[in-house]
Amino acid sequence: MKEPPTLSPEALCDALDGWKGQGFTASDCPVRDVIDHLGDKWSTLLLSLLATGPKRFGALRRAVPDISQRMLTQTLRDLQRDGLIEREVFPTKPPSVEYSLSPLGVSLQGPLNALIAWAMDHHNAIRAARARYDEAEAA
Amino acid sequence: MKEPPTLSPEALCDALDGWKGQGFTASDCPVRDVIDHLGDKWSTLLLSLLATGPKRFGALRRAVPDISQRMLTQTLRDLQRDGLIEREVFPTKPPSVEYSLSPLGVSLQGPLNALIAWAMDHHNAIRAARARYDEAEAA
DNA sequence: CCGCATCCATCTGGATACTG
DNA sequence: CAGTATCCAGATGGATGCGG
Repeated sequence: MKEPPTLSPEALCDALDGWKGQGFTASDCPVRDVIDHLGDKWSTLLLSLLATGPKRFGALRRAVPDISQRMLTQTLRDLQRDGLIEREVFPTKPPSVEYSLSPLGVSLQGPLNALIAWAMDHHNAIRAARARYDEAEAA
Repeated sequence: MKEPPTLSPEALCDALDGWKGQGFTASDCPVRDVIDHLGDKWSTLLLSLLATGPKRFGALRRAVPDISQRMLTQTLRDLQRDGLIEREVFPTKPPSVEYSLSPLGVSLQGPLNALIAWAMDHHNAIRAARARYDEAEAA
């Protein structure tokens, strides 16, 4: 590779052209379709947790103390609907439910972890930039 | 590499431990801090557009027909505050303003494009999964 | 041309209480 | 234990009009 800091022009144009309204609306744009969900406040966190192995509902709840039951259920449902995680019910006496990454979900881990790694690497730079900006604005 | 579908356990645990409330709140968690912004409905799109070269305000507006002026300004401000883009004002007769990717913004392109590529690759699979889920639910 | 301010509709997400 | 239902506050985001 030379040094393409950007997506191949064609691919990007495809996405953007479509997105510009030629019958390829926002919800049909692959990029937005995925990124929007990742912005879901809990999705990436749950995905990362499940990447460490299958987990039961209660285990997830405990691992993420400040998620509400409502949001946990809802986010898991959305991830399941997108085929990123799988849900298995065990008919034990008090029924238990286990969630795990699907193959599709596993395949997302690569790109996702790249992003997470970037975030950790550059977090300080971002915070510094914000501090600079806010200070400049105060003046 | 063996086949680490997950972030290094240590790194993930760092992020999650901190996030679990030990003085490393949600807004201080590097992962959420970045991902949340990318979920901003327009951020990734603008970042991708600017990756193709500097653009003026009006050019961005035209390139993204269905963004409101308000959201365009606001998103650009947020990106600028995070140090991902730079803003330069040219004192021409009707003043013009040019936005461009900062070095930090350029460094984000790699991980971001990996994600975009994944989205395009697996978009069909996701849509299929949704269709399956919705159909199963209708029953 | 660029951006801000205001007003207003919608969506997101949390607290709580209740069911199988 | 896992999930649903209801209610409600706050954030998000669009439309419009004004200002430099």
